[in-house]
Order: sequence, then structure tokens, then C-alpha cells
Amino acid sequence: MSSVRVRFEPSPTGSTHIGTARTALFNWLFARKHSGSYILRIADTDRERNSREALDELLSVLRWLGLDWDEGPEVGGEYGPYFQSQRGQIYKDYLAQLKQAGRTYEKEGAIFFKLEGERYTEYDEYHKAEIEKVRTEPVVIKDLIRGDVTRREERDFVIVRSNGDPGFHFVNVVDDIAMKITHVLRGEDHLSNTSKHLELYKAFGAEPPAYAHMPMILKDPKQGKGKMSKRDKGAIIEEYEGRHFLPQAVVNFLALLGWSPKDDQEILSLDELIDRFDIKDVQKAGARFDEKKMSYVNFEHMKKLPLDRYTTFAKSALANRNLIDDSTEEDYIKAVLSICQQKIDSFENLSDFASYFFSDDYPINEKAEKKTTEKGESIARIQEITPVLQSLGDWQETAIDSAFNQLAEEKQVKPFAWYPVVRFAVSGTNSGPDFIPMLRVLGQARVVKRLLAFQDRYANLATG
RNA sequence: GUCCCUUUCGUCUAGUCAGGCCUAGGACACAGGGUUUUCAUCCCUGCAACAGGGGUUCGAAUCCCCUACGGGACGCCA
Repeated sequence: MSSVRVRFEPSPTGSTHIGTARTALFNWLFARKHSGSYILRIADTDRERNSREALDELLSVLRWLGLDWDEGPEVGGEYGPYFQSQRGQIYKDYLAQLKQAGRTYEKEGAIFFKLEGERYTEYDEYHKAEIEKVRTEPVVIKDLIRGDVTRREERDFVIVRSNGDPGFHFVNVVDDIAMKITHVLRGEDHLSNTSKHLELYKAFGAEPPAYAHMPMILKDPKQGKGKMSKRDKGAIIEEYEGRHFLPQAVVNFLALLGWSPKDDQEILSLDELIDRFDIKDVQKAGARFDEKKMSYVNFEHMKKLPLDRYTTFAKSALANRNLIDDSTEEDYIKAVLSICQQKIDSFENLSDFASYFFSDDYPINEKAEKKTTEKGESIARIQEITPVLQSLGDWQETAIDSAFNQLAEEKQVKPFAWYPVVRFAVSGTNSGPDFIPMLRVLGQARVVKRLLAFQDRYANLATG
């Protein structure tokens, strides 16, 4: 393991925002790329907003995405505890240092960090008040993505709240020092906080880490302006899990938001991402979320999955809709999936796409029904083909295929005169997997039964 | 309002650091066509961008300056 140590510091306040997940991912990729340590540190200093459930949910999302941590909750490590709510003594010790150096003062029950420089008061347009400011020396943020960024902090800030809880800026810096963090990768929204953090490092006499501020994930332009919020469609990672997205696809898409490999390959596995990831290649400008691209990436990963693993995901989606249960034959499920995998672009749509394979009570597509039944000859076609298929001794694709061809030759029409109407009769729709394989998988009994049912149901067509 | 960041097709981006290889490449989306039924697959074709202005240079998407747009921060949230 190298000396590289990065951390992800989420606050467990409920469902995981897409930007939070990307921060987790980039830190993880950076750690793995450099054979460093990935530390998970829980920012739970705000007692009122944190809960056990939210923490469990967070850990489970990280595991679902495949982002394992080397130090942190449930795995421990030599720099613990990894919950900020349990690091009170450490914060007290560091606070004492600042106090001793005369860099703190108390005001209205809270402890402030005192900046160094000439003090003056000024009317502030934003606060609509006369406030005290400090003429500090500018600090330079060494940013791996943006280069040097110069900023000046001009107001003292709270490091311990009046209720006794230490505040974010303080614990953030203290923990990074105490845990020997070497690189801080976080969202661009923290760029303007970094001057505060640098002031704290100076006060502690500690060497600051290298920074990398990643671009914001912005709303889809159709959904409005600004950065993506938890309310926006597609912003919550748990939602993808619930919709049976592939975790590796979500990770792949997240990586593409603000970063790209330099060649034209877009579909990348976790290992390929680690291999190609370079923090310097991260984009500076905000990236807009695109739901369609997300779906596309997911489909590409779905197509690549070996049938066994595809089946695992598919079964959970199908079981969710009560289309299969433990008694459903594994071989049959696999046969169905093997002809659907390259066709259907999401597991959440799979159930609609393939319901007729598992149940006789499948929906009838009205458009397809209209198209089929408006032709008076449909019933005749079904009547012609039913006995042929019924008497077929061999239910292999070649046999089924030649049955259609033979009949076609006999009647002097092309075989696909029967295709759409038969497809509708056995599946209730006009789209699906390739036709002959579909019949094969469905099985002779099911096919014949449905052909007969079709004749009963649409008997009036024969005369009308 | 102040400060900071940013700017290539509708979107994600390659190209910018080392100026000529860029009549600016790829992908998503969209449109059209095709694949001996259908189709949400697959294939092909098409549409489409260097924010604007000023410099530097023989030559600028690439370097410099200004403007504008977009984004972020300005909490006893993180």
C-alpha cells in the first residue's frame, strides 16, 4: 500500500444524492489507482439530522456500488473512531492547541476561529449589516484539477457551536490531519470553503493535503437550472437500485459525469475505470445529468452480462412483479432470458416485455390487437397454422421454421403472412424477441393453447 | 452585492498544457433508411459546436486581455 490516503465523508441524512455517490466513487478510484487507502468517515456531528437507518442505507448503497473501504465503520482501522460523533476528545485536544495559540474567542456561546490581520468594519450588501472583516493574506489552493486558486478569507468563523458540538470546518481539518489524509477530492461547492480550511492548517502548523474540486452535477436543462437536487428525477442512487439498474452501470455513468477516458471507449468495467482514471482528466465545468445516457449505459452493461448473472438480476425483477416464484423452472427462465437479453433495455421493463412467457394472464396491446383484427384474414391464418403446429413432432427451430415455409409454399404466400398474427395470438403484442425462437421457448403446448384461444376469442372475425 | 470557478454539437465529451496533422473526432438524443414479420435490439446515413470582442503570430478551438453566459460560496448544515 502506498502512502496515499483519501477519505469520503458523507453525512448520513437519508437517501444518497448522485453527487455524493460520484464523490465517493472518484475518491475510491483514486485510492485504488494509487494503491492507497480509502477511508470512510461518517459526518454525524449534527445529531438532529442523523439516524441509524440513514447510516445503514448509506453503507448498503456503497456496498451495492462496489465501493469497499479500508478503514471506517464495521471494518475499523488504526485512526478511529470513524464517527465524528465519537471523536470528541480529539477535537478537544486540537481546540486546546488553538486556544493556547490565542486563535479562538467566544461569542454568544460559540467558539470562533480568529483570523490574523488588520480588522475593520464594513457595510455588507449580502448580510445587509455592518460587519467585522479582517485583512488577511491571500491563501493559494493547490488544486489538481484547477491549478492554483487564490482566495482570501475575511471573516472569523464558528468552530464550536453554542450547543458544544464542533462545526464542520473544524472537524474536517482536524480529522484530515489526525488521519493523515493526503488528498482531498470533493465537490466544487467546497472550493470556497477551502480558504477556511487552509487558515486552520496554518494555525495548526500542519501541511495541507492536495485538493481536487470536482465539477457539480447540474440538472437536466429540461428540469431547470442549477445543480441537481435530491428532488430531481434520477438524483437518488437508491432509486436505481430499486429500478433494477446494474450497479456497474451506475458507476460507469457516474464516472462519465465530469471525466472521460481519452479514447472512444465509454463502456467500462470497474477495473477498467481504475486502470484509466486520472484525476487530472477530470472536467472543470459542471456536467449535466442525462437520463437517456444513463439508460443507454445500463443497457450496454446488461448486454455484456453472462447469462447466469443476467438471470440473477432478471429473477429479482420478475419476482417483484410476481411473474415467477421458487417453483418456476430455472431452465425455462434462462431460455426466456437468453432470447430477451439482447433486446430489452432495462430490467424494469423486462416484466412487461416478457410477462406472457410466465403467465397466461398477460396484457393485450390495443394497437397490436387493432392491427391484427382489422384484417379479416387473421382468423383464417390462425386456423391454417394451428393444426400444422399442433401435429408437429419436433419442436426445434428448424422444424417450426420449415412448418411455416411448407404452409407458405402450399398457399403461395410468404411465410411472414402468418408471423404478426401468430405473434399477437401467443403474446398479445406485436413486438418481442425474434419470432421463431420465441415460439420454441414458449413451447408447443402453450402456443397451441393460445392459438385455439385466439380462435374462440375472435371467432366473429371469420364472418364479420 | 462580494468573492471564486467555468465556457467545443441539444447533452456527455476528444482536441487546449508542448499553436499548423481540425474542411473539429466519438457517444447519447433526434431524423431518415435498412436488417426476408414485429420491435424497445442491430446496422447505415444525416442533423449539429470552437460564447462574443480585441490582441500575439506567417498561422489560434488551442497563447494573452476584456465582456457576456453558466455554476458555486457567502449558515452556530455538511
